[in-house]
Amino acid sequence: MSSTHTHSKKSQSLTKNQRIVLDLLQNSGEPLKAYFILDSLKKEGLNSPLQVYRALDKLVELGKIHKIESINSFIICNNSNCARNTAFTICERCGKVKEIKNKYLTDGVSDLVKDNQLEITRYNLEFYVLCKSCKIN
Amino acid sequence: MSSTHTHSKKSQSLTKNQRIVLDLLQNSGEPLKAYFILDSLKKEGLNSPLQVYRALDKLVELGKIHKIESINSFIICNNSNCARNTAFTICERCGKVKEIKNKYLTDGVSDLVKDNQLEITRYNLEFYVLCKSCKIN
DNA sequence: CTCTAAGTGTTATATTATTACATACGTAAT
DNA sequence: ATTACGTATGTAATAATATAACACTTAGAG
Repeated sequence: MSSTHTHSKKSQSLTKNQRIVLDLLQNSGEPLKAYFILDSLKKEGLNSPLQVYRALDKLVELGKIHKIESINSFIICNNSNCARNTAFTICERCGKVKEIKNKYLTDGVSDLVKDNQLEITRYNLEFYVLCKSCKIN
Repeated sequence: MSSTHTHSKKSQSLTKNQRIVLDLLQNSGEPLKAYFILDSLKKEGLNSPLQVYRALDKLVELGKIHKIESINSFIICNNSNCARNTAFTICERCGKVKEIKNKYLTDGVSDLVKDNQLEITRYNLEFYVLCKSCKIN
């Protein structure tokens, strides 16, 4: 790259495929599916599912995005201190997903886990809700 | 059917396909995948994925089994008072899954949710761990 | 410069899940 | 008993999601 910056190569070391996938998720803010990402980035040069899945895997590993298992989708991580843990609300009616940033809740879960002597490496919490607009209609 | 039993038609009203799928999950105790279930029940007359998925959907709806999203698998519900909520540990190394029955933990999560004024209909908690035998080896 | 780990591009294929449609079953009301 | 209706069934086809295998390239450490 063009940087002669002295530190933190790691943070800049995304490859082109990783970069464009991350950018798309960043700009979208919503959960996106792998094949939607593929279609969206055809023009940027992505041709095969594997290219997408490889980028997604890496971004998950780096903690920059999360996979939402129950909808096979990926979403940008907005939570700087999530430590690989994930917590989402998912609307049962419209499917809308939001990352939970409520520190009391996530810390509470971490405490509960400790209290109950479960040694976990990370957790994924999926809370099913009726979102505001679905509740109204 | 042949039963002239006087009560609780509902609890006996599983169809043949639903019954054999439930029995298999019951006897196994482990999470099973849909196509594994299909293969296992070929001899009982199941021929197509749809037959399995339809039975699974119904059993999930009835709360008799749970789907573990992150491994696309289904497991018998051992927790009489789970109220559609699910909580599992998943070993990151070997994939082994156990349903969490720790009432303090699950009640704690329910309380946390209330405290934080989230109105949820149900939750799915996936705790990634290193299971005992994986920790040793 | 050279070695190595990581990433790439591509084709093929595996795995998971649903659509569509015609038929049968169960049960409650007529 | 007959009809009507909701639910389940059987089957074929296909969609959606994800990975295997392999040859090649690139970036960075020593």
